[in-house]
Amino acid sequence: MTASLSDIAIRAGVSVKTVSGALHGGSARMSEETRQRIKEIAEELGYVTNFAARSMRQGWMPLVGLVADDLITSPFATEIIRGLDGAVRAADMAVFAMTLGGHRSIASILDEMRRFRPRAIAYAAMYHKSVDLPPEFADAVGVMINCRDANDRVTSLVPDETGAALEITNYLIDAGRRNIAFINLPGLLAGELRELGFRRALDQAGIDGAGAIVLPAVSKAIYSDRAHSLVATHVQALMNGPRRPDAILCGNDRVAMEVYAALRREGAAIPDDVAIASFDNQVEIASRLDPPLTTMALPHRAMGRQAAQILLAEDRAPVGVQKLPFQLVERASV
Amino acid sequence: MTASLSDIAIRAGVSVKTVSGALHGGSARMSEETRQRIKEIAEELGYVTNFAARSMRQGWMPLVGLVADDLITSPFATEIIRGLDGAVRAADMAVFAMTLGGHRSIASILDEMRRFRPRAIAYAAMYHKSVDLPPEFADAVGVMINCRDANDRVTSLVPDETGAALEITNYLIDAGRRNIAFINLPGLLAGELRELGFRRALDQAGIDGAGAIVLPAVSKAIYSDRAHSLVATHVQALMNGPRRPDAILCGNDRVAMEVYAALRREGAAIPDDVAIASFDNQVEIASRLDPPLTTMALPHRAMGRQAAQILLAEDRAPVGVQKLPFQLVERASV
DNA sequence: TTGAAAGCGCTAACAG
DNA sequence: CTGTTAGCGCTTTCAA
Repeated sequence: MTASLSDIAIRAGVSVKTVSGALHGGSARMSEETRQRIKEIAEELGYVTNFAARSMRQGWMPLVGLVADDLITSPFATEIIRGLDGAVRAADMAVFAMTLGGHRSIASILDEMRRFRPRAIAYAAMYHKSVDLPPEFADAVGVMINCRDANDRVTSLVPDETGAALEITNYLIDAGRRNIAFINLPGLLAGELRELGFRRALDQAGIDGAGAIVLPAVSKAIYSDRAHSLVATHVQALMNGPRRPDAILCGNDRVAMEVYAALRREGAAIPDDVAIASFDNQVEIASRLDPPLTTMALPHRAMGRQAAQILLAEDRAPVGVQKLPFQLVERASV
Repeated sequence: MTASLSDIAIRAGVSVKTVSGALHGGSARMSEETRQRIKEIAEELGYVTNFAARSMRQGWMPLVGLVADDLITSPFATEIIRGLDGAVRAADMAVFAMTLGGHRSIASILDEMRRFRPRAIAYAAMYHKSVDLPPEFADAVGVMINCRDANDRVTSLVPDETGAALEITNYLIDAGRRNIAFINLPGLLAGELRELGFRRALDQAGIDGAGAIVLPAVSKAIYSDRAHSLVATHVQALMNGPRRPDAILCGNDRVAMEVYAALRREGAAIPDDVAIASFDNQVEIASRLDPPLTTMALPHRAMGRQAAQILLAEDRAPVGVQKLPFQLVERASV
């Protein structure tokens, strides 16, 4: 099929070892002339290194495994892969991603991944959550991205939800807004943590936090894109209620998109009557809304990069949860 | 490190061959009791098959390589991977994706992929285009997805752009529209082919095709999301011009999103005054627009599935370009 | 039914 | 500086 080192060796009249050294720059130095000749023959024969064979000696393939609960197919979280891939590539390895679709268990997919003998494995979630990693896999997984192990046995990287909510709420307050409603994502860890930050910001500003309005974006107990949206109803009620908001904080950019439509129906201007801010920075949407949306960008890219650092570091990172900051993207909706 | 077959063999007091047969169901039958015992020991030792070692004998890893020009990080084309992954997984293999980011050449990334000895390789493009595959790789790549080889040496799967434009235009005509403007994507193969279908539909309906209005969505010669948008300008001009359109066909859903905003400014109602239709079906946007957008869904999933069929088939598919149909998604904008 | 041995392509250890 | 050899874990062939 494909040429091997020994094919080249025969053709060049040298030993396999010499060829190996010539092509992969083993420390042993050899006459530059021989090296060049070997390289030419390799080229001519269309030689391609066989990583599987190499891995038999090394013990692992030059791979970093990424097991994701549905990540690859999620539109904007692909930034995690970008960040990871860049850093992993710099170490001459490749990212091998597997998606936990359908009804496969975490255990089975991790086992499948291990068959390929990756150097390290990361587990990533599509949205910030707590994951119950089977105990026997706690040390197969080197880092958790956008999620944390329910039993805190693995280093994890998560977005600083509370901090982000605090920051964006303060931003609204600084813009002079006092009646801020929050249309949050129900049933999600992210939503819970953000509500904390939201209320804290109001408290700190001396705004009547007790009366803070927090409403769920959908009628189901757990937010999902397919659940029946309550956004239109909420916005209508808010705008015609006793305490008209001068700002609405949205759980994500899709919710914001719906809020825009609802406000338009009420004849309210953004940001003059009502300022809008949100979480995610799903660029395709956020930058195209009219006016463009001010939103807190999730630190997906940074989590990916950081994960690579941790996985490729010589010594194991101390177990713990690292919170990465969101980035405020100022546009024109506030 | 990890247990090997021989570790199990020693522990079970049998030969390696027996263990291999017991675990991987080699045709040789053995006493069910032995098999069971071996399986238990394997479990206990945490045995995980080593694909690299297996591949030394088989000649290839149980992988289908996917080389993509930027696909993985593109939001909605991930459907290609979904389709591919499902079919590949059914054959007990995994998809190994690599992205051609930065300034790496196609040749270098294909070579890198081949180091892992995948069973087959697919090349995918983020948007429908012609790709100049280096000649020496023409038979390393088994199928091209969403693109075609500039020299037609590889089987390729592409969306039927012309057919889709024909269909959606006819749909608008059937809805009684006669003044249809097309805000197309300039500089892209897809746009070119769609314009063909658009004009053909008008001709066939006996509508003055010569006067058909086709306008570019951006000011640059080649469409991109970052280029300066002309949508607002065009819509304003159209709505205040001599030939007010009663329908606007958009190059993609993001363009449609901007058209919605522009029409709103003109005080035009959708679909009563102007019907809107588009290409892509970027669900996050299309289903959330107000009114929800009628659009032609790209056959990404189908291309992925079909690619797997071709790659895994015993005999090589005849070289040629297969056009896959879009799917009309009827919502409320027409 | 099971065992022994060879060999896949590569690198590391040891000789020359 | 270069060659020889062993061995990684697995499957396959040949023997028992």
